[in-house]
Amino acid sequence: MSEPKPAPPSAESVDLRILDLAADHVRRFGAARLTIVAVAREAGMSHGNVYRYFPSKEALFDAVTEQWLKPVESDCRRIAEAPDPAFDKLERIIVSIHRSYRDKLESDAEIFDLFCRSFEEGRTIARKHRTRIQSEIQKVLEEGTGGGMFEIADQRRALALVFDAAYRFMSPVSIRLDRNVPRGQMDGRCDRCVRLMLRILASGKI
Amino acid sequence: MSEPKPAPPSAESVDLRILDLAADHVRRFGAARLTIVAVAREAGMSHGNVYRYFPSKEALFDAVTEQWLKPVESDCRRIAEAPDPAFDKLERIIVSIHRSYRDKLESDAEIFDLFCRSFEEGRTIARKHRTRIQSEIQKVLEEGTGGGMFEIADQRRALALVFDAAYRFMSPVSIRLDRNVPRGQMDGRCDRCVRLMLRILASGKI
DNA sequence: GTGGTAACAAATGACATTTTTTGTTATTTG
DNA sequence: CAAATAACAAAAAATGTCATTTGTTACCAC
Repeated sequence: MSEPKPAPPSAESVDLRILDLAADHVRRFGAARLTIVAVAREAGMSHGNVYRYFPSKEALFDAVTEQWLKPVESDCRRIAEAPDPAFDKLERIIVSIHRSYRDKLESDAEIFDLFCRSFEEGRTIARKHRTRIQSEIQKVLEEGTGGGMFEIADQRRALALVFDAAYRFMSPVSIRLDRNVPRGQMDGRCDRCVRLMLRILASGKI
Repeated sequence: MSEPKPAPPSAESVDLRILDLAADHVRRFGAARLTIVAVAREAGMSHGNVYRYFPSKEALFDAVTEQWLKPVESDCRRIAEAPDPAFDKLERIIVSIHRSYRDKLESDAEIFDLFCRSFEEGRTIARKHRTRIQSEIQKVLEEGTGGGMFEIADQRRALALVFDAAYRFMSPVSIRLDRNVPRGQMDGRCDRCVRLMLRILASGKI
């Protein structure tokens, strides 16, 4: 009874603390078994207060997903904005996404599931993520076209081609379906598939 | 009370009749709401008798799925065995699969769902279907390599590339995810993506 | 006014009970 | 003996009840 308030005066802001606890809960027990009441209890507050930070359970799930998605997106952006040839950047972006997804699938299956669900249901958070990645790829594509590195007549079609040809390696649902294929094999196939697609982009006739 | 036995002396054999009734049930109410008892009732027999033809409900579902899968596979085989250039045959096979899947998704979503589930769960029936398609594609690939139409050093890798690059258009789960994208658009993207992949196969460096 | 609690109706989940379904086997029918 | 039924145990699903959770709001303290 020496500590009626076990919650330390954490340096993080309250919403981040809730987010962390929720993520941990999902990691350990899965999304299905998470309740706002339990998270509030762990955070040492009334459950009603949690709603001051997250308007609903779904919003909390979205925030947990988003928190993981952010580094994936910033990796993309960093690669896209680096002063490297567009050709290399495009390859790096796609491979980076594939690696990030697969990492999460293996290290945090439950949270990856959350992301997949969001994706399958066409939730806003998943759509926005997709849009942000798309816009980074588009930038690199345009940059490469301007620099004469890519021979692209129709930007829209080229963008679609990138997503179509690399779909197996960029779609969370696909990656989850391949969870039993050894990782090394999928990585190799991703590399080869992307490299060939890039060759198409480089050598025109899109 | 004039017809205590409404079941006509159908020309089909009993197992086909059961299969048809089951498929119809799935079509109308979805797989979740199908019961062996209900199918037996519709077939005008005791439910125990259905087990003489199908050892379990799953087996019945598999049979329903398989019945639809057969024409897809025989289309593939017919294309593969035709006396046409390997290049064209490969294109036709992939496009044909994509069209068949998408047709089924639109005309018979519930049965397509059955197939997707089988696929996601890695059931034998789905794996065999995949293997059969794979072997047809492999044949065409080998034929094209022998005839000098494709420049392929590593058959295994080439086969993987075909499946990877066309994944979005050959995986039932992916196709279902794209159900809201207009069909015409997906068809066009499939055609272009496949055509570009074929160009890679033709112009070597795999 | 930021960070919190208390109280509350509506929605959800958990649980015991009953009914249906599944799958097997012994028995009947023709 | 081939084809079907009837009877049955085990598993699964539906039902109804009751506790918990959700989402809101009004209110308190600093």
